[in-house]
Amino acid sequence: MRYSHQRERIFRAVSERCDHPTANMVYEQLKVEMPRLSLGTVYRNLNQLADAGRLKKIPLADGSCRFDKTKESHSHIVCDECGAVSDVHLPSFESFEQAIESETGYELRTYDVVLRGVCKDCRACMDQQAG
Amino acid sequence: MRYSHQRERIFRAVSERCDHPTANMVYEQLKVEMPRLSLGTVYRNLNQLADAGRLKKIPLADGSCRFDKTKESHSHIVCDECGAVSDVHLPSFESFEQAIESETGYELRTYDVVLRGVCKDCRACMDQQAG
DNA sequence: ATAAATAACAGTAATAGTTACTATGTAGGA
DNA sequence: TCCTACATAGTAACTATTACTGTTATTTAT
Ligand SMILES: [Mn+2]
Ligand SMILES: [Mn+2]
Ligand SMILES: [Zn+2]
Ligand SMILES: [Zn+2]
Repeated sequence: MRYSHQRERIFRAVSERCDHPTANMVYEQLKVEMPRLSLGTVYRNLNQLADAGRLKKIPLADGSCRFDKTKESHSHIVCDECGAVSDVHLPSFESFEQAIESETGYELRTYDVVLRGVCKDCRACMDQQAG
Repeated sequence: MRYSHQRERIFRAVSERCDHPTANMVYEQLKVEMPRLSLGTVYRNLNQLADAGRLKKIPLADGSCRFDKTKESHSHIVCDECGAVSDVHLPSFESFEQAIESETGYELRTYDVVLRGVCKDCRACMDQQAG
């Protein structure tokens, strides 16, 4: 994979933020400083970076994709109200793997565990409105 | 919700199969006997049935949705090769919930755990091809 | 039983997220 | 410096799904 200025900026953008941005969020951020950048380029490069193992792609159930600077296997929790995506540590999820493989006959490759709920901020908002 | 012939047939179609069909799979099955049925009607009714709690909606990471006759919370495993969706029992996943809520500050609503791997049949195929 | 109200329908257009295409530009090696 | 492959911007196409529009069917009221 040959060097490109755009790709490195896209990589840095994801690496420097903790909110698991979408392609469009990266595009909106970068186009301020790079007015000629196109959304297609962002998508293409994010996927290339994920294929190359420099980023992790997290496809969510709503059809959108998030990109993650953390490459190691870990789980996520999504706020149903504001859409925020946060990391969550699932203790000893790995211990299930053996049992699952023998129960299902599947050879397990990956697991993308996405929990859903309401974040602290949104709970506060909702309580205020209700109260 | 008022009775409709179409809705009951759509409900029965999902109830009678174990492969977690998509809206389109239900449509393909039913249109043979109901030539005037439309895909939009299938989508609308599957979502209504899910909202009413008569079916469970399982949005997958690839953007497609599966519908499940089993309404209780349970997890799924998807074959990366053939796309098959099977049930899988995750022992004591519930025991994590408390820990997750205090770690993240989220109020947990649901978890749609989708594992991915290769099913027994597809493994056999792949082994054969490899020789 | 008939008629009025309205929920559901079929058909089609629109949408969102993403990928593919095409012509132009640029990185990096000979 | 010049070549070639890869990257780009801009745009069209795509897939799964939802929304719109005029028609039909189910329910309720007479
Ligand atoms: Mn993460
Ligand atoms: Mn199931
Ligand atoms: Zn929130
Ligand atoms: Zn398979």
